Amino acid sequence: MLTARRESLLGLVVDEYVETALPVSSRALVARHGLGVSPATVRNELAKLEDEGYITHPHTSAGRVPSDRGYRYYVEALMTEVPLQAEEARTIAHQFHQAEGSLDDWLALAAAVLAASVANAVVVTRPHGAAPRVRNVQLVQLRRDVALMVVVLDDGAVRERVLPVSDSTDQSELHALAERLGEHVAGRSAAHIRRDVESMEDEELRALAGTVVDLAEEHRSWHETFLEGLPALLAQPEFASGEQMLEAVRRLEGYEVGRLLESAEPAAPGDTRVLIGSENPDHEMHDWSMVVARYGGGDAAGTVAVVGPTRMHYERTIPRVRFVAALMGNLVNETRS
Amino acid sequence: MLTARRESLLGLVVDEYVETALPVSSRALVARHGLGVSPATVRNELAKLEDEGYITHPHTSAGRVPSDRGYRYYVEALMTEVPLQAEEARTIAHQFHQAEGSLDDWLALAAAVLAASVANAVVVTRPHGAAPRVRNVQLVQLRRDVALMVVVLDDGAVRERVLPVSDSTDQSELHALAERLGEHVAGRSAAHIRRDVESMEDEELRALAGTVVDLAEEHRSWHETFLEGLPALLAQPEFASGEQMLEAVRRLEGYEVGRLLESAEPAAPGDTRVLIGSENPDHEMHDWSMVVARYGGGDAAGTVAVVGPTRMHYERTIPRVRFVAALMGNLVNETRS
DNA sequence: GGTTAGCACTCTCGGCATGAGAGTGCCAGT
DNA sequence: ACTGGCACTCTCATGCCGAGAGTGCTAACC
Repeated sequence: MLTARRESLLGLVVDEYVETALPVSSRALVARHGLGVSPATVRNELAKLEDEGYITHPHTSAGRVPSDRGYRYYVEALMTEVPLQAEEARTIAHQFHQAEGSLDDWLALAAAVLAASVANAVVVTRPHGAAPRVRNVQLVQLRRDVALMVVVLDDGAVRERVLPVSDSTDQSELHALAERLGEHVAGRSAAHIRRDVESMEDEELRALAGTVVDLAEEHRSWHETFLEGLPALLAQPEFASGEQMLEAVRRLEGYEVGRLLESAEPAAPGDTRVLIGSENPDHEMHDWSMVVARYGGGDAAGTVAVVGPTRMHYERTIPRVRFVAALMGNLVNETRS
Repeated sequence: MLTARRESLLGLVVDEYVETALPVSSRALVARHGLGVSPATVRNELAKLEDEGYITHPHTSAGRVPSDRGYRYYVEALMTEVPLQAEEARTIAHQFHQAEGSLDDWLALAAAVLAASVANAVVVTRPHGAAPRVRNVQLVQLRRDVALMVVVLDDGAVRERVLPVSDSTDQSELHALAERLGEHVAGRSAAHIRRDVESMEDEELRALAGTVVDLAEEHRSWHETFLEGLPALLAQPEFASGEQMLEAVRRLEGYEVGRLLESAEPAAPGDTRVLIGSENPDHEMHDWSMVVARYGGGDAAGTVAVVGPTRMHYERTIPRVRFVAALMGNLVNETRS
């Protein structure tokens, strides 16, 4: 257990270091905050904190830096969340409502807005249900022998695929075909349809139903992610050198980001989870932190996460992630689905 | 006019510099390629080439580096394009056909494949017609009071929008509504529909037609771009330092990339255009080069471009861009759009 | 016992000089 | 026209030095 003084000292170290990115010295601590004691005393206390693993030392004659454990303690017991200013909340909400594009555009926008607000990278996944059902199938003729299949799923996703069709088919026939197809697939999940596919007598219909299954399963298994705020992230001093920056870009541009999030998803929507440094399951991410939240309801939920160095404004980031997740949840529930 | 020897020397300087990214010296030139002359002679020739502006000098005692003009001469008169190996062409074509996702996935894949092949960033725009017509409109009920409008345009684009609908509407009514809407909009361009909108008597129909116009115009005016290969680009030595890398990321992550391409689009599909350094209209891009090609036909064309430092493997990049553009064109014409 | 002043010690960092190395430019000779 | 030779320039790595920033420890103090 930490004494009250050590606690408050730890808090100051974290605040200071998060702000400046410079190791914080005992002198700076007493100078900047009117502690009633001398630097020497503070040094003794910091030494104790270091013994207990809450802070570290880059080298002998440098100031102190919080360790993962220190941040964890800070997040759990010390910090007081900094709520959004009315102004800020209004701006964000405004930007949200203003965007009238497709779901994809809107998600990218949401990610960008949050990224700007917390000055770190943001990853958002598209909302998806656990086992979405097919709402509607449409076949649209594009050319003589080419049609487009458009499938709408009940979590709001629209998937498309171009298909060759026999030369003589025209739009009204396609329409009828889609109608018949719909009878077999509408209201059913991919798994459900798949069971029926084999038993279909009509070969053409069977092939089409197979495509529907493909589209639905692709959608379910591959959670498309939107990444924004890369420049803001890279402007952080921890990525000042070329190699570190390249390393960071490689990590985030790779297609592993989705997997990253999966391992960290908080169970319940509305819940926000914080992963600090070595708490991260992926040990490539040991100097990174993530603040992850789910948004949306049971039948169409997604993930939104801030990704950045462990030196992060947790007290600002956490409420902002929560706010944006709530906002996204509302919009998804109200007008999207 | 350049003498034959100077020409070949310029070619060697470009080759060497593109390969190593190091200023090339007279000695290295005679050592590596069996020129029948001494370094001193080469120096004299290089001095002449420098006088005429084809190469430069970082500082007195450094080797030579091609100038924009030198690259231009190289691209126009000196280089012999390096065609793809059968192996390489097969691999790329294979990856292309293998991808069966939606158009978007496929475009991102194409960009990634090309980026990997030329080790630079690649920007691809979605194919779009000059004034696409509406092929099909569908209204799908997602919830009690929420519907999804899905519009298919004849350049193969699918756009969607979520709409509130009156509480009591059910799917069959929506279907009928879409049917009626289709009669007004099918086969027409956004501009055409817009003219009719005002004169519509039914208010609900008018609102819906307005949304169709919005979607079509958004699609037309905003050319979505896909960027891939950022890590490959940033691994180039010109971006070794942190600031330069950050600068590069800012430039490419910003939404200006699309505008960038517009100013550089070659007129005819099949045509490939090369912009070297200061030839770039945007003077922020003066140490960048772009190899730009159009793909697809008249009614649905897009742009594919390689973006990188002026020190670029033009002789490899140009045929690869052309190859990929042709491949994309074929696929767009055959099965898509 | 907690606190503090003082001080030795350590480590980083910027500046500076130095020397090696890499190139060029030019001149004089072939 | 070509070349060897040479002076000159510029970069870069290295080592050194001194200033500065911190700590850790000890001895004294309240």
